Amino acid sequence: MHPDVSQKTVGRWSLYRRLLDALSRTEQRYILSSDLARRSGVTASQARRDLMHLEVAGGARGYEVQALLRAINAQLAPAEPQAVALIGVGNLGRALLSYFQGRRPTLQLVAAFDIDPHKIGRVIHGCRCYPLDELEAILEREAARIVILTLPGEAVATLGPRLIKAGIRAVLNFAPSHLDLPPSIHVEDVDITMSLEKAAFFAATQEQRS
Amino acid sequence: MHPDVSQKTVGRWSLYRRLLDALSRTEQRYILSSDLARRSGVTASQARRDLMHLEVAGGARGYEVQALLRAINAQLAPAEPQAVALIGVGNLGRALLSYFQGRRPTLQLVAAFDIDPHKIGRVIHGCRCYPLDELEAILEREAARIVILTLPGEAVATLGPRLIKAGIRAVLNFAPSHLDLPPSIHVEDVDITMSLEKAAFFAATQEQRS
DNA sequence: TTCTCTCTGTGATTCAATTCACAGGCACTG
DNA sequence: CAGTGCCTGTGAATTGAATCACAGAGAGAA
Ligand SMILES: NC(=O)c1ccc[n+]([C@@H]2O[C@H](COP(=O)([O-])OP(=O)(O)OC[C@H]3O[C@@H](n4cnc5c(N)ncnc54)[C@H](O)[C@@H]3O)[C@@H](O)[C@H]2O)c1
Ligand SMILES: NC(=O)c1ccc[n+]([C@@H]2O[C@H](COP(=O)([O-])OP(=O)(O)OC[C@H]3O[C@@H](n4cnc5c(N)ncnc54)[C@H](O)[C@@H]3O)[C@@H](O)[C@H]2O)c1
Repeated sequence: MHPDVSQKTVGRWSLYRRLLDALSRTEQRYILSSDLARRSGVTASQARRDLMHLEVAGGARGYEVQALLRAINAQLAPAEPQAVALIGVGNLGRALLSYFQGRRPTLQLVAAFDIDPHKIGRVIHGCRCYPLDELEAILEREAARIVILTLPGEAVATLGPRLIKAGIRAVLNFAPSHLDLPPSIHVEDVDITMSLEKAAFFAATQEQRS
Repeated sequence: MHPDVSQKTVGRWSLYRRLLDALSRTEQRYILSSDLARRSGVTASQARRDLMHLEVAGGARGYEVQALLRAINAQLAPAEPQAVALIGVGNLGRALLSYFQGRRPTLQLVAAFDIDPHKIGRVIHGCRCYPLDELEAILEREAARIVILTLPGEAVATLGPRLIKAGIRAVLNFAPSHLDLPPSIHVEDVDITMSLEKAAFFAATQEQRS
């Protein structure tokens, strides 16, 4: 695979895929980089750069939608489905469970974990909730290499070493705590509070910014 | 105010504030840039650069926690509270309402909007839900300049012009659709699906990356 | 077929953000 | 009250990403 693809490019592939997916259910057979770009909110040359890394040739009518979609899927979705686990079945965790359950066939939410006895043992949005103690055992059994963290920030700190031992490869972290993991594990932080505060900051300073 | 503060820096201020806030409730009076950095997952020189823009002098024992906290608050939290509205009271919207209700006194969730008759009129996590038709009227009444979008992607497209008319200054958008707004309105996109797909991509490529 | 027009693919360039590296200063030590 | 060591503040250098700009190619017109 291409070793020289930037993280940002991977993110935009996901974006393009969403559009192409919608397009592929319409009559439209071709799409111009400039269209794709405008509809994704990026510049045309950036879109072309991103598509460059996929080995799809565009022509004078643009890119063939199906071919692009296949190429991006080949990058983003590996041949066999990936198992995902979620830790912390609170308000946010449940929203995610409900949203992702069955939406992406290549990303399967196979297990949830919590410490709350009321939640343990229940099946929430089609996903069984286990006690946190069984984390390692069940991650191994389900071959889950990706975890979503939606538990309180304080609780996250102690989790690092356990995730390493369990052989986790990537983490999607919603908790506002820095996870100290080796660089071989990819950490994607989604800090909603920070995003809202950024929005508030720029709302307050009347000057326009990009 | 400083016109030359990068968006990324603003984001990290929010991060530092969270740590300082916790510290300010302990005995610790001073903090080193290197500590702050390690605990936020950034480098020490980056932290120093970010703090440079605040006008707080650090000494040989580091920075005074209270002084830093005050300086960051002065930047992030304007004198009077900012009103925030939320559109789309679904699973994610409710999680956000519950989380932010009363957490930041300077950010008040004053109104929610939906088109579902079952939700309209109810008070959800302390926030009244109005019909979407009344959007402009109520945003004006409450002087809300910030909106959170947690409605389906297709519905977002039609919303742009209404947000402009309503005098919105910043948007926190969870829907996977590009919002085309003038640059005077700050748009903060939080694309959870994209983040998960990025995580999955890097989990699948065994090579280690930062 | 030939001519023209527009779009892609990409080297070169610009722009932004991060890191380096060190001068200057404060705190602690003896 | 020097002397030492670590920490800050910040220009300079570096890295990385986005943009520019243009050569080359395919599509359609006549
Ligand atoms: N909900 C939001 O809108 C929102 C916004 C910003 C940030 N966050 C962050 O996302 C995380 C989750 O938020 P939430 O609103 O869902 O919280 P929540 O309180 O609703 O849920 C937290 C869940 O984690 C469980 N839990 C607590 N300690 C645990 C542990 N050690 N191991 C496993 N499970 C444990 C709790 O039992 C609960 O079910 C928090 O870190 C929060 O700061 C959430
Ligand atoms: N929940 C998640 O975990 C998650 C993950 C990724 C992306 N998202 C995105 O976040 C958004 C919300 O997700 P959700 O899970 O809360 O969805 P949801 O279906 O639970 O809620 C959507 C809400 O929006 C309301 N709505 C629909 N059309 C509307 C309109 N025109 N005006 C106002 N309200 C309208 C619906 O009545 C419903 O209450 C979606 O765009 C989704 O793609 C959510």
